Parts: sequence; structure tokens; C-alpha cells
Amino acid sequence: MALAHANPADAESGRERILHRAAELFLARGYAETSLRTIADAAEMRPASIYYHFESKDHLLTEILDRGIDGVMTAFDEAEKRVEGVTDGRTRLNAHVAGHMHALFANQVFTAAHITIFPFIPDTVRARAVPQRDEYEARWTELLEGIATQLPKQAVAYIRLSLFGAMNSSLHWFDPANGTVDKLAAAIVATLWNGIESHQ
Amino acid sequence: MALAHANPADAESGRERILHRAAELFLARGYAETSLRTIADAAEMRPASIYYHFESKDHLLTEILDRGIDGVMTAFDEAEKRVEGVTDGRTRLNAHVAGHMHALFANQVFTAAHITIFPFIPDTVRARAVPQRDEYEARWTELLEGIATQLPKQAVAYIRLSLFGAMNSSLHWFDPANGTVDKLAAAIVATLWNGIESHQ
DNA sequence: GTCTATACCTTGATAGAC
DNA sequence: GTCTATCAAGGTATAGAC
Repeated sequence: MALAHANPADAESGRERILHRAAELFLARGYAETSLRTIADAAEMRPASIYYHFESKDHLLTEILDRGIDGVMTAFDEAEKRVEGVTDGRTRLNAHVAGHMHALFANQVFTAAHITIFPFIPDTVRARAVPQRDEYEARWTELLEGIATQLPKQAVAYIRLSLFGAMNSSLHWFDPANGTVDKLAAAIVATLWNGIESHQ
Repeated sequence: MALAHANPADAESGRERILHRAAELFLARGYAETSLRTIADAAEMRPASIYYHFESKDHLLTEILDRGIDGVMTAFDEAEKRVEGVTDGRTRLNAHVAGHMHALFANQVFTAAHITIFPFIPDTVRARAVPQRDEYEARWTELLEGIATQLPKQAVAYIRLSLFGAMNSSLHWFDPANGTVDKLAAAIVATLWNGIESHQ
């Protein structure tokens, strides 16, 4: 019987190590700014070894983007299960915002990397990811239109985009060490739900 | 007497041409993704000529970032003048959001470039820009605390960050050809001010 | 599945003529 | 103020041994 690994990272296969370290580096420094030599260093192997697992740097990026989308898609489905049958709009919204934020901060570095570097990746790779992103957006559109039934769809679209801006920009300033992700999610929902007006 | 230039861009000095084309390219593709050869092409000169005007690529970037901050600082001051003496919070907020959005979309490509590429520039350049950004943030903190006087400062900080996320993320999806910047600003303020609750 | 060694290209930057 | 010519470094990627 094999010994358990003290550090879970040791248990990762070479391929998984490359994916995780690359995603971390892309998130921290960007795609073009991160060389395969740097990724190989972080994954504790030689640059050439990466090419056993991935056809090119772009293919490595593609898989990271795919996993990133999978992360939020799964989070959305799980949040939906958690509020199945719930009719209160704010409760439903809160569950989904919390799910998205946990995917960003707690679960998957792939999701954080995807959202952060997306505007600056090669055109071909970005084009491939667009349909998946559209599908995720569509789920949110449906959710929000079901909650704010009195609003015109155009207004809901602005709300959705504002909400995405608020959620995703937190990657640049929120530190999970200084507050729980759930509290951050609740604060974002409170801003969107109450507005400033009611607190003047 | 010199002839007037048909295209205002023709009137730009070599130095200005470099700055504008570089900012446009950094905004569209990112800093590391844009080579000095590409910039030189766009500015209709040879790569070596750039070094007559700028010590290095990082120095060129630094000036673009500085101009970007100047753009929103000036916009903030002008918005403040426009609502001098006005006490209604929403009117004051609307003026400043519109000012920020105009700086992003209508006035200065430098501001848009600054905000977009900031997370992915070399550490040394980024560190130099932080105090200027902090000063701009501080003006918004003061503005928002003066408007939402009943809220704890922590809540105002979340609102400020949500608002910045909403405003700046519009760079990635708003097309000025499909709507005026003023309407976009009004929609963002409406989302923040009314919340969803009042429209259910 | 990982290695050594290396090819080939693009990059930021410099020297010096005009 | 812009050019031609060029360099050294670092980039992605490949060949082939182990």
C-alpha cells in the first residue's frame, strides 16, 4: 500500500501540477507575462516535459479556461439546488452570488484565472471560450429576470453587468484573510438590493 | 503660414503619436502582448526612433499611466464644479459617475488603458502608480461618505468597490456606438441607488 | 514521463549615420 | 528627430536519449 502524501500537492500528477501552477501564475502575472520556463520551475520539471502533456502553451491555456468555466457552472447548479423551491428573490440571489464568489476565491484557481486574464489572451483561444461564457451569462439573465420581474429586460441586463463587475473586480482587492467570502457576497447583494437610497 | 491638417492625428508630434498609438494597443491587447515594433508601425516610424523620446518601454508605459490618472482626476474636479452647492446626493453621484465614464470612453484612451492593464504591468511600474490611484480613491470615499451619511464606513467601502467594479468593467462590454455614455452612467447610478427591491 | 540539448524566432535595446 | 543595422537575452517549441 502506498503511503499517503503529507502535502496533497505531492499527489498531483505531473499534468495536474502543470495546470495548477500555470493557472496560479497566469492569475498573478498574466498569460504573456508567464513563460513556460517559469511554469516548469513552479511545477518542478523541465520546460520540454510540458510538451508531453500539452501540445502548446495555447492548449494549456485552453484547458485552464475550460476548467474555470466548469467551476462557475457547477457552482451555479449547486446554488440552484440549495434554493430549490425558494421564492424569495433576495435569498435566491444571495445563494448564487455566494456560489460565484466561492468559485472565485475558495474552490478553483482556474475560475479566478479565467476571469482575470480573459481580455488579454490570444484571439483564437478567446474566441473558443466565448460560447461557454455566453451560456453562463444566459443562466444569470434567466435568474435575474425571474427575480426582478417588474423591470424591463434592458434594465436587468445593466444590473447583471453591474453585478458581474462588482463580483469579479473583487479579485483585485478582496483578501479572504480579512473576511469571509460569504460576508463579501452578502455585502455585494446588499448593495444591489437596497441601493443607497434606503440608508440615507 | 502652415496648412491645417485634414486629420488631427497628422498634427501630433512623433512623441504624441507614440503615446496615443501605444495606449490604444495596450488597451486592446495588453502591455506584454504589444511589442515596440507594433507600436512603431502604428506610429509610422522605426522601433529605434521610439528611444529618442522614451528611455524604455517601461518609461513609455509610466507616462501613459500618469496621463490616465490625470484624466479621471480632472474629470472629478470638473464634475465637482458642476454640482457645486447641490445637496441632493443622487445628483451629485450622477455627475461624478458620468465624469468617470466620459474619461473612460469619450476623452482619454490613457484612462481606459490604465484601468484595463494595471493588474498586468511590471511590478516596479505598478508600485509607482499606486499612490496616485489611492488619491483618486480617497476622493470617491469622501464623496460617497458625504452622500450615504447613515451607513457605516465599512459598508461605504463595499459600495465604492462595487461601483468601481461596475463602472470599470463596462470597458469590456459597453460600445458607445450602441448608446450614449450618459445613459450608461445613469443606468449604473440607478442600479446603485434604487437596488432591485423597489422594482419587484 | 521526464530529461538534455538545442533550433529558431521575437523581443527590448544600442551604435552611429544622416 | 528619424533612420539602418545589429546585438544579447529570452521566448516557444522540437529531437531524441533514458
